[in-house]
Amino acid sequence: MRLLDIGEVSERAGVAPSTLRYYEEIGLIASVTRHGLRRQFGPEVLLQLKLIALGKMAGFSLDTIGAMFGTGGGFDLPRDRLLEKAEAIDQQVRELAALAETLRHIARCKAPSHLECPSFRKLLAAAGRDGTPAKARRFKAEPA
Amino acid sequence: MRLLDIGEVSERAGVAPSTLRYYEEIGLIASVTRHGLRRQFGPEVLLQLKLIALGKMAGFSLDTIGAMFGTGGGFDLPRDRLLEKAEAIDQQVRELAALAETLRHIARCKAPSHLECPSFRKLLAAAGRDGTPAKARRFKAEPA
DNA sequence: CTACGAATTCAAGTCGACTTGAGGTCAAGC
DNA sequence: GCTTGACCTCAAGTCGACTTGAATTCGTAG
Repeated sequence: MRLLDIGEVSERAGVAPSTLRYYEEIGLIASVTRHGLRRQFGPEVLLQLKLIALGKMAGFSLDTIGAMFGTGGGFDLPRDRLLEKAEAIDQQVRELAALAETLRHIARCKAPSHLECPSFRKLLAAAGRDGTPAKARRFKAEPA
Repeated sequence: MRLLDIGEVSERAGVAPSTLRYYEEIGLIASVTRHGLRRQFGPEVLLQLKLIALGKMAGFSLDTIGAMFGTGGGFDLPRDRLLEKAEAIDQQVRELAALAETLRHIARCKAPSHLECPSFRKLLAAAGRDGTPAKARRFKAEPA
């Protein structure tokens, strides 16, 4: 019961088995051994998966996440790179907060065209100098 | 010169012309007329593109963004759906903030294995009940 | 000892969001 | 009036991140 097989990891982490195999293939996680054919994962993989989930949420590619957190729970990036990442996330937090405010504004102020409402424009202006997002991303269907 | 042609929109918004054509094709933005072959965009498209950038940052699909902001700068979603979205973004903000803290922690506390450091685990625990992110996403290469 | 079900491999497919390329059009400047 | 270069269309390609499917191998319960 120290070791988990893929089904259990999948269930506990909320990640599909195929995804776990894929993550192992690209070196994001590692199984410690095999029981017959079956991969056996150490329990720390659950923590690693949480970290991976966090990283994904912040918009990092799996590559970058791998570089940040390393395969073995060791962290490879130099301090200043990490702090840089943290800064970038802070910026993102500010922008997202502005977006949430913007949405609430839209819900409240039912002016015909928000594009002309001054407080709306102010929110937009606050949201970043130009139109380029802090990070370029691609997205999965998000069901509704 | 009220109207902008695609190159100008592209430059001012930091969005490739091919992307603008694509957005028009899927109905996210609209050109007001043509000058010969060339699309002519009204200036409000710049604001719309900013909104789109924000939406992308928050992890919404282009579909959802279209539903939220509508093609014409009119906002189609009912209030409560918007407030829901705002809530979701707030949650995301909290999680991202936790991630930034986590990264800073990693930079500071150079313990050999963070997976065992209690304050590290605490941060992770704060970051969400299970391993499933608030939104499933896919990502583009993010250059470094 | 056999059948079952959970796991395996590997190649191919999918999806969103674009980008690229070939080949064509057009308006403004010389 | 011809060239130039920014724009056009449309089909196909790309990329990251997975998922799916077919064919196979196990270990455990009956």
